[in-house]
Amino acid sequence: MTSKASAPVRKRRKELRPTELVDAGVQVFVEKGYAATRVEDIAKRAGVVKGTIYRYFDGKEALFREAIRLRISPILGQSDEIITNFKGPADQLLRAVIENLYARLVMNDTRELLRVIIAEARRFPEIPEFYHQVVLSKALAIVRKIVERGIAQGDFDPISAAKFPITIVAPALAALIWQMTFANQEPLDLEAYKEAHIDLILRALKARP
Amino acid sequence: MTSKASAPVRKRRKELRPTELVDAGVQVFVEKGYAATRVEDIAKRAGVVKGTIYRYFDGKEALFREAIRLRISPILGQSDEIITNFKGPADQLLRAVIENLYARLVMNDTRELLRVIIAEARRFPEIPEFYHQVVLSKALAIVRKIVERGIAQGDFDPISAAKFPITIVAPALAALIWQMTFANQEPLDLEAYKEAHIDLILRALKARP
Amino acid sequence: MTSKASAPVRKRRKELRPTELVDAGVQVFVEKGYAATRVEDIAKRAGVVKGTIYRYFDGKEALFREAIRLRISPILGQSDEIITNFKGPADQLLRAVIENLYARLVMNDTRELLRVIIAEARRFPEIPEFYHQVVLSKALAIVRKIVERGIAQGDFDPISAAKFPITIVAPALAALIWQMTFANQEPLDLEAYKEAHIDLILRALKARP
Amino acid sequence: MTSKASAPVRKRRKELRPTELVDAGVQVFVEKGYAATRVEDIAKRAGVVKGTIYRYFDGKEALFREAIRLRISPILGQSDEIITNFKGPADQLLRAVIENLYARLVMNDTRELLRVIIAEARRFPEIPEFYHQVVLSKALAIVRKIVERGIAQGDFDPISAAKFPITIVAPALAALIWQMTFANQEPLDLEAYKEAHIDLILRALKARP
DNA sequence: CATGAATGAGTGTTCATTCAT
DNA sequence: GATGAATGAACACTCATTCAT
Repeated sequence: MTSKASAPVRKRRKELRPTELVDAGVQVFVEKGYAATRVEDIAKRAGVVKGTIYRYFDGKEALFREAIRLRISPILGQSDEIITNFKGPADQLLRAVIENLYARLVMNDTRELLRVIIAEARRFPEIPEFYHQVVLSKALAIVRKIVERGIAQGDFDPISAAKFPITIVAPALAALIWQMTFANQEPLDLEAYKEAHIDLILRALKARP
Repeated sequence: MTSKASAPVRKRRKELRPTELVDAGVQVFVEKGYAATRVEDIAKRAGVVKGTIYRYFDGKEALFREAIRLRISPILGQSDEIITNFKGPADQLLRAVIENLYARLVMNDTRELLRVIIAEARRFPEIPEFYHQVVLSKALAIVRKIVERGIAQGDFDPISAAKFPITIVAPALAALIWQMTFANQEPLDLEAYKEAHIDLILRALKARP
Repeated sequence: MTSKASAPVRKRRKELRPTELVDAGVQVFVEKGYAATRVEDIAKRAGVVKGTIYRYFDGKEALFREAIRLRISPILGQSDEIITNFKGPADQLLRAVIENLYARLVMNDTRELLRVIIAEARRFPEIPEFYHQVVLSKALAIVRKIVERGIAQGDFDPISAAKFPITIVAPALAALIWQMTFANQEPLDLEAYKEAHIDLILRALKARP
Repeated sequence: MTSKASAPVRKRRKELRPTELVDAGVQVFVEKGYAATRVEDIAKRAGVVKGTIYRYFDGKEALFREAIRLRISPILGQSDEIITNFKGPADQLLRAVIENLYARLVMNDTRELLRVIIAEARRFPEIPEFYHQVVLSKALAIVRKIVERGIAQGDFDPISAAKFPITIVAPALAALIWQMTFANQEPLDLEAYKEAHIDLILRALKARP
């Protein structure tokens, strides 16, 4: 009955379907935004037919929610342990963490994910909440811990920014926003930018005699 | 028969009309995003009927473009002259400029404008372009000028971040994004944050013996 | 207050308005058909404003009806008397009448009027009725009278087409339709066509020994 | 709950669907004209909902074009061969062809098709072009061939109308227009009319001693 | 299970008509 | 009397969702 002979099209396992749908979903949602994405676009990109999506998801909204969450979850690895176990000067650790941030958030293709999170924050307030909980609060907690430890160790001065870890990583966030919104007008040299960022932060933090 | 109390229904000045529509437009677009906004919503908020909008704008897209542009244009005042004429230590000037930034961008209600610019950057690429041209490039040029002057005067050290003014203002941008996206989870004390930002930047920049 | 100084725009007499509106109306209706014509098009062509039309006509339909009728009325002149008074061979008279037909209907710019009469016959059945009454029945009556007189005088044979004057003038009607519908594909040489028409008819009618 | 009696609502063959829509389309378009036809009218007549039409056609215009073309195509059969193979006096053949014309164009219900072709010639100029190419030019070529052959055989005199086959068939076209536009005022006895037409033409053509 | 034809509510846009100035 | 801003009903078209096969 099935016409396409040995093409891998038909042999997908049913358990795999949702992953493909989620992947296709994130891609299109990130490209066009929630409202401008048609369910059929996602279906086409996943190589299935519109109706199929409704076998696995309750609808467009449900697919959106699940797709975004699934993409957010693995962003941060198990950075925590690395940090906890690290013994050494705080500036080296902070540098490593910031570089990790650029690698995972800014120079990565999940960068565009933030666009959709920002764009749809009003309609889907649970998504920024989830992103905060799973990515941001953890990343910021790590930064805070490092800075505090650095201060305790005497590596860093106890500056007020220590209470606002966002200020420490802000240049990375700014680069992220910039690249996805204004890169056409004035693209950043991300490598040099990153170094400038780290240098700026360490100069501000490092303890002075 | 006439239900609406004292509304001067038909006699509103035609010169005022476009402004009213643009105002209503920005409000709703910023609230819901481009696609989720119905022309009728805008009309309702402006107190007219749907059809009226089409007397003044070629359609939803045109209204969006014009509304956003009109809101972007006046964001920056004539900050330039202030800076040029300022005689004094660079750190005081930089502090003033950053505080200005918070007042104009972060603590202001045009803050939410950036959401829609980010969200619709793909569909309306001219809008980030315009925002860059009218707001960002100017603001960053000012920052760059101050930093360079500070270095020339010996107030600041010639750090690499001088080539990336974005890093200098990044905490403000980060605060902006944060407030409009994650304020529900973890709101910022903007005043303290601003001080931490300025302190951080000045510590990094200030010349050391 | 009136800005345009001596332009003849403002000095139109009110009695003249309707004529201008009717003229503009027929032009646009004939060009685009009833439904595709916007009242504003007519107003623009007449050099007035949309609302003005409603001072003189009850609406688009009323304007259409009156405009078409006013254009139909003068199509036929006082051909009747000419015919009644004509003394001479029937073939000369018939030739004269057919030539008149071409001059008044086919080669004239009121030719396009028939398009709109045909097109809107269902929606405005009184218009073909009026056209029939004012133009066609009279024209056909004249043809019939001439043919009958020719038969009575022995100039023509009593052929069956004498009972269907339409057949006598049909080539003119066919030319009219053709020119307004298929001229782009295969335009007619109307002068030669007319001669062929007259020759055909007279050969069929002329009495044979 | 289900109100419609035995309607096999969802299971209609997809191959049949376009034909049904086209049929419904021609009916309504011919009845009301292009602009006055609502897509919903067509849908209703076809027994589907509005949206369904857009699965098969790009829109109202596309449906119109395709519907009209599909109705025009089969109007002329394979009349050509009949004529080519006919051996006999030209007048008999011409009579047969003219009778065929009445049967196919004038007395048929596709007669009303011409109304819409004439009415919308300006907006859809390709349609008269198509009608000319598929129906008229062929029909006229046949008539011309017969007349020329008749002249060559000595059956007909070489009259000038031989160069304008339209004049030969014009009474049929006139009858068509008449019936669809003025039948209410003065209906034609089409059978007698047809005989008068044929008689007229043959009298004009037949060779005289 | 997958399909894709069909549905129908919803939205952008047009335009005849009205009416305060 | 003329204007043109405003109205609101109507219509083309879209698309999330359903469901018979």
